[in-house]
Amino acid sequence: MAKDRHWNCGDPQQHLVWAEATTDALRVLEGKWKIVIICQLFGAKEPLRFSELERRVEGVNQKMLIQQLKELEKDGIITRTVYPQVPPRVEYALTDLGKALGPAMAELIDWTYLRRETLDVSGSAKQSLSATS
Amino acid sequence: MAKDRHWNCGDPQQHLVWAEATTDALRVLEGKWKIVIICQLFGAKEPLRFSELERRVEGVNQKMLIQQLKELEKDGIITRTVYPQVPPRVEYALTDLGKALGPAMAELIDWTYLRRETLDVSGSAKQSLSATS
DNA sequence: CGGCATCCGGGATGATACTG
DNA sequence: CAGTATCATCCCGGATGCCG
Repeated sequence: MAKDRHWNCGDPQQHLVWAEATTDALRVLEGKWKIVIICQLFGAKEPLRFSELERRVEGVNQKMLIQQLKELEKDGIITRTVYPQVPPRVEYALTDLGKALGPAMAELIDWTYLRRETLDVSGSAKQSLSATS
Repeated sequence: MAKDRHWNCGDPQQHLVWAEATTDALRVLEGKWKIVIICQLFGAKEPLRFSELERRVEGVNQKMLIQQLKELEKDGIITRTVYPQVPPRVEYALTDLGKALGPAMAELIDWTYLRRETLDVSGSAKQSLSATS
């Protein structure tokens, strides 16, 4: 994989080059809720309605959700589909470019679990993760 | 790997559970420059001085860099080492928890390359990546 | 009723000058 | 070199209203 082509080359100049490229591309994910939104869409494995997203992205408000969704759509990460009916129904789904973020999101989620395990050695919060049913 | 344990379980309730955990942990990475900073520290494979970071994290200003570094330090992602000498020398390095973000950062960087390839089919910007020397 | 826009206050961010 | 201080600006969040 290309995974190890970046920082395994000794050329420090190369680092600065992809640094710029990375900074530029990461700007697409800039915004308080975007990564969480993408994680949710990826986890759902199917398009989500606006109201679903609003419920799953904990703590977000309508305005911010709309704004971040718009930017994600503009940047080609998600698609927005309107079904002309009453009550209105709008679904959001990942594009191919968005789906390509899957491995990164998976690794991020793995890290969040590792972090949990690191933090509570007492295992207090970890139990709420296994006790789902 | 644990990579596929998250969204491959059909239980939608489980999704909401790790959603909350993820949201919580991702809050540590919240902040306009943190992911870029971590990417830089990871790419450098060695501690970086403040001025180095300032140069590599393109577009950041001193105040923001200091602030985000402080928060990253408080959250156990990086360490801050002061060498008592003149001129002052402060180095920032990833902790174990910070290094554990490596795979995720690598995937993110891979994605930034994929995104580039997707965007400029004409290959205009891609050339600046190979022409480093 | 669900999705979206507008107005306004507060906190995060940015630009610049200054200090040890 | 590595920060701090100050002030301007922008993003975020809540409330409210519109529209199918």
